[in-house]
This record gives sequence, structure tokens and C-alpha cells, in this order.
Amino acid sequence: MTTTNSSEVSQTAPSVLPRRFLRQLLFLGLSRSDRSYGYELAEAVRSYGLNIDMAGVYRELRSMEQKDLLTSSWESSDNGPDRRVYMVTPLGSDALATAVAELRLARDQLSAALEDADTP
Amino acid sequence: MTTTNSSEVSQTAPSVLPRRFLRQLLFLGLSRSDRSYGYELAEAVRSYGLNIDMAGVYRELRSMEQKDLLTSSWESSDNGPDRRVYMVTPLGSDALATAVAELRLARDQLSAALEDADTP
DNA sequence: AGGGCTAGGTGTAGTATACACACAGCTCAG
DNA sequence: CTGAGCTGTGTGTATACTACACCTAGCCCT
Repeated sequence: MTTTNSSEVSQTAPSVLPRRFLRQLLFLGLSRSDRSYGYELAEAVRSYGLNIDMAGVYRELRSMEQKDLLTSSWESSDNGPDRRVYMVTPLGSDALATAVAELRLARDQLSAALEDADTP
Repeated sequence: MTTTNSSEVSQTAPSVLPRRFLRQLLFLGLSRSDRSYGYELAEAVRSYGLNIDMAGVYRELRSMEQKDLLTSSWESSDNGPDRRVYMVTPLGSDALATAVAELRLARDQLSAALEDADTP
């Protein structure tokens, strides 16, 4: 079961952070190691507390590659099947900076809204 | 121009915060005044820095009403057309609490991810 | 030999987004 | 007295995204 324990979790909010942020979060992950692959990136994102859909991760990475933000190559693993390893392109590097800025802005907007709610 | 200045802004990220948060943000706005309407709520959300789609706001409010989270009634205005005023139902009150919690969690997750990126 | 983890995918129904467009009341300038 | 601009609420729709089911396959351990 790749996509986790479906039946127990699903009610209405399967993941709190929308996948709209998926691109940005994947960029974040890639900026740390500058050489990673889908499964590993997903683990990183999960470590922040969100549950994401592997299918979406793989699709998004492909999409980013098609837009020349990433390049990929196959690599073998010692303890499992081969991996498609991604690297950020120069073009992707610009997009990465934008992505981080967007995440920061999003966080600030959320904070502003919540702060406003906290002080009645 | 209801839906804002299309041509100048739009590149790839029309609004930084995904509309997935629209429901939650509208709840936040309603929790402050406990009696508001689409246009006003949109203004509030905009004050946090995001540009939102009025069409989406009206549709979301309707949807929330259909789910018995809100009730609405028409009210006249001194300086403009009538307004459809919304109020939170008891059921909506629970959902509101959940919504705020979700926003908080989302902010924390974003913060975690960004912090991780800041400390290499 | 089978279960569980790692790894990467496809298919698709249903939903959400973004944007164009419509309708209408009010106010104020010209 | 007409039109521009703001307030206010909607509908229509092509396209994109989500969520979930499902598939293949290597490796390790019992």
C-alpha cells in the first residue's frame, strides 16, 4: 500500500496542507540535498507533519522536469529498487527561490489571519 | 472590476495562499463579527495580503450554507445594493473551531518546513 | 513462500480554480 | 441626466488538481 492506510484516516481533510504547496515543498527538499528522489522527498515532507500522496509527488516531479526545472537520471540502490534521482537546473534554481518566497509569504498571510482571530 | 486586475498580476501564482483555505478564512472572518457578507469577508481576507476570487467566495458561502454551517438572510444597505448576510450555526461553530485548528496546523507545518530550509 | 518495506508509476471520477461575464443599486462628476 | 466607478451578488465553464484505487518490482527477513 503506497498511499498509506486509506480507510482509517479519510473523512474530509485528508491532508491539511494543500498540494498547491507540493511544488514548493519539493523544491525545499531538493534545495537541501540538491540530489534526491521521490520517495525520499516525500519522507522529508512528511517529517514536517503532512501526509502527502505519493502519486502526486511522482507526477509533480515529472511535471517539473518537463518544465526544465529539474533533470533526472536513474540510480541503483543497495537496499531496494532503482531510483529516479532529480537535480535542480539553473532555471529551476530561480523557481526555487520564488517558491521559497511564496511559502514564506503564505506563512505570513496565515499568521496575519490567525493573529487577527486571536485578538478580538 | 470584481475579480481584480487580471492582466498585470497573473504569471503562474495568482494567489499565494491556495483557495483550499478559503472555507477556513471565511470562518475566521465570520468568527470576528458573527454577522457578515461576502463582499465584506472578501475585504477582510484581502487585508491579510491575499487576492481572492469573489466568485469563489460567493460559491463557498453558498456551499457552507447548504451544509448547515451558516444561515443567511437579506439585508438592505444604505450605500449600495442589498446584502446576503451570513451567520454561523451551532453546527458551523464546531466546524469553525476545526477550521482555525487546521489553519494553525498548516502554519506550523509551513514554519517547520521553512525553518528546516533556513538552517543548512 | 510470504509479508513488509522501498521505489516508481497509471487511471480516473469528482472537485476546485481562474477567469469571463451578467445584473443591479448607489453616488458623484460633468 | 448620463455615464463612470464602487458596492454587491451571482452564473458558466474549460482546465487543472485531488484523492484514491490499483499496478509492477526489487530487496530483506522469517
